[in-house]
Amino acid sequence: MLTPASASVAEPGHPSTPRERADLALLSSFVRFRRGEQLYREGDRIDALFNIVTGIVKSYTTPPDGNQHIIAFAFPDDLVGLAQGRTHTTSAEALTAVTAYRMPMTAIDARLRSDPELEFYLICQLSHELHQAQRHALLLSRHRAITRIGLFLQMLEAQQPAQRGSSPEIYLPMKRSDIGAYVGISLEAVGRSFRTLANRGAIVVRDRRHIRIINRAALEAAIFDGKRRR
Amino acid sequence: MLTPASASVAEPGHPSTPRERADLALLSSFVRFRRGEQLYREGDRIDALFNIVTGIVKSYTTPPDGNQHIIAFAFPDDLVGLAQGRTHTTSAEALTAVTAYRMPMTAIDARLRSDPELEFYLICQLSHELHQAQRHALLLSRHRAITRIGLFLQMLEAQQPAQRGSSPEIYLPMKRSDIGAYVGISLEAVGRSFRTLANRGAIVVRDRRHIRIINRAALEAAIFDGKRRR
DNA sequence: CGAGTCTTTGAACTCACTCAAGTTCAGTGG
DNA sequence: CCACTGAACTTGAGTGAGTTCAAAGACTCG
Repeated sequence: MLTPASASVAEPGHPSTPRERADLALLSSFVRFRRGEQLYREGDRIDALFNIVTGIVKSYTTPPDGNQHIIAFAFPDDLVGLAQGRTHTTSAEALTAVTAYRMPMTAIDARLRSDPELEFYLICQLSHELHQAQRHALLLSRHRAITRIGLFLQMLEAQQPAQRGSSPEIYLPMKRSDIGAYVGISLEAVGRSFRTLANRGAIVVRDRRHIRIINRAALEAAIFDGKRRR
Repeated sequence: MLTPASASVAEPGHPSTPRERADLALLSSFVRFRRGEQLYREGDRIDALFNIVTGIVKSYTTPPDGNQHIIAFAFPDDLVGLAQGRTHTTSAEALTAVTAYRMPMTAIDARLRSDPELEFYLICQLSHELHQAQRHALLLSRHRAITRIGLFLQMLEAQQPAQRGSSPEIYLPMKRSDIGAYVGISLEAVGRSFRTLANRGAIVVRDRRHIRIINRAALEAAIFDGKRRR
């Protein structure tokens, strides 16, 4: 195992320059998925990567016990389908309608090692994914449900395009059970945590898919309050 | 957030060819650390990466509540010190005596984007780290202490050079509290889990730093037994 | 408008945390 | 070489937060 990573040159949120993007587009085909459709399944041979344009994708594994563990949610501009080896280690499913560029592995393989720009692009994406994975692990290391949900909201907020105004509304494209599978608690605990966050005046739950942070200090207090001193 | 990642070309456990290694060595200086020494601290400016030759390093963060969360353990051949941006997001400490190549960031920056081999090397390392981080998150998503410890042992085993013989001895260079900080349970729970695994005939605890898996089926049963059906 | 899915609410149980005391170990100096 | 000291580790008892199970309540999409 190793440590944090990503070339320090790989600045955050710098997915690709217009030129690279156009470059890659040449290799790609444009594809659409309906809500609930699978982009690929665990065990499938990897024959393409997907660069998401619109929509949200969840990537997950299903351990032997049947429970679903969500590895990551993928948002526009994210790259989906990378894995060590030649076969997928996760499944991917569209949570909303999704449009994406599908880049065949063959084209990528051919250009790799000879195209520094492409490699640099991959380094940036990998850095970003690694960072997310580490934040995810940090979230999962906290014990209290409220703490995890609070951190989850902060991650979502950082992901979503900043809205003007100080109390941004967060869109939750996934259902409670998906949130639970991502933060490692039961779907019931997810709902209960939202409710107590609302009771404490940290957030407002407009409807099942929309939450607004109205008191950042209260939210952070709730995240912290898991009083594990020592 | 995204999904699993690493170019499918980036085969696992393929850190670098001899040529690349020699190449990088030219840029590097050879350094040593004693047990307990810091390689760098959170917030420091990143001025070099470390390629570990011998020894084990832990990389960790210290959240506001004072608890230590261990991001990763780094073993020989691993790359330590990568992070998004120009400043370290973790601290790193030698758990044993450590020798490493220190590669100045300036040299790396200069070669990046023009040296496909170097970039490919980084892609491989990042893939590996990402994979580890995802396994770590998977481990942390399980609730039962025994399950986490069992998965941890499996990770360690995979990391360490395969020994001849069917019941490999696993070396634990870190103390119980470090294991706890990595798998997200208290140090007491770490010890208790080892003991019950031993009672169930899955492992033998030779001493505090050495554990032998004597019954793989029993170990997997213990990992599984967190009976979360549904 | 109806059926299935998703979500909330409630009650009992369980496992891991916390606190505290006792035990082993490693390293140091006499 | 051995006694000593502090750190690391184990063991034990009580408590609390989240899980599980179950049922009622909302939403969605045909």
